[in-house]
Amino acid sequence: MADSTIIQRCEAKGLRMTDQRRIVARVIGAADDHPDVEELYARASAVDPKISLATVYRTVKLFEEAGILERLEFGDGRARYEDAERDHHDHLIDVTTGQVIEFIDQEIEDLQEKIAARLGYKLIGHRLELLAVPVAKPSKT
Amino acid sequence: MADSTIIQRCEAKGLRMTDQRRIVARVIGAADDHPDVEELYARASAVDPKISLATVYRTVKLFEEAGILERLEFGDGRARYEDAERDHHDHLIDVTTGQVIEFIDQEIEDLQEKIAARLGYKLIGHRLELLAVPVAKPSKT
DNA sequence: GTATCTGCAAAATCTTTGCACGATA
DNA sequence: TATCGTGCAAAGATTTTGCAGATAC
Repeated sequence: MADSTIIQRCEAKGLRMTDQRRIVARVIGAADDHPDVEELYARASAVDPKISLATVYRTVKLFEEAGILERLEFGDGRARYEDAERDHHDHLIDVTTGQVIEFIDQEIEDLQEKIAARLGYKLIGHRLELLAVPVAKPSKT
Repeated sequence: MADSTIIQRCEAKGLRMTDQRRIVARVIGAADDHPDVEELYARASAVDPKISLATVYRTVKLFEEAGILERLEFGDGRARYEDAERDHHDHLIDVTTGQVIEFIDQEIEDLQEKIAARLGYKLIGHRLELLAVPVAKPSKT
């Protein structure tokens, strides 16, 4: 399932697929960053200049409610989106550059389940962002 | 320092203290939840009906930039604030009720440092929210 | 063919800001 | 008293929505 495309998952869920939705789906599927809606709109406009910002908003909301996309918030007041079926990962934000690094750590995942259980809850999701600064100088020119 | 009031910390930082800022400081200091700005404005208005929403916004931003308050985002599009000097903790959100439970787990804190270090970073902060559902029925009527 | 989607523009929501007046140190 | 803060209303930024025409199934 991790190798199914967003479009395939939309069809599997019975969503009506329009040209605009396919474009948004492909744009997000091709992204390896965390675009906000304005950025998705820009990338979608490159494919179809007639697409509207409202449609992009409606589409990401639809996909999110269908569990196809995940909405992220990095604290700058704009929602960002990524493919929910990509392997789960968390984010480390380099506060000196704004760069976002993805990581996964099974120990943290397990620990979170344990903490929720201790509080009488069953974990269904989480948001984890580490804010950090580089230890060594980045390998910049 | 954890037992100093917000007002004391403002004075220590040389912030000019007005009646309005004192009111906002006391309202947040007295809160044991995570009020958004509109809610802070309501609570402050109960003390001084002439205070303006703009002043509350300016004050929480000022306090946040001074490191006195922490800005939280729970994904509903509104910023929330809490006293940054309260003992550090993370949040578990009961998605069935929206209730927010605070917790602290040293293992998770240590693990986060380790992960950042492994990626070549020094951790300076983090955001962690667990989304969960109750295991047993809540003790409701 | 009918229900749903799109584009546009207006509106809703949250937050910031210019300006004249008022308060702080 | 000089500087900085406040209140108000207007403006900004992001997101949502009403409506008429267009499209998917």
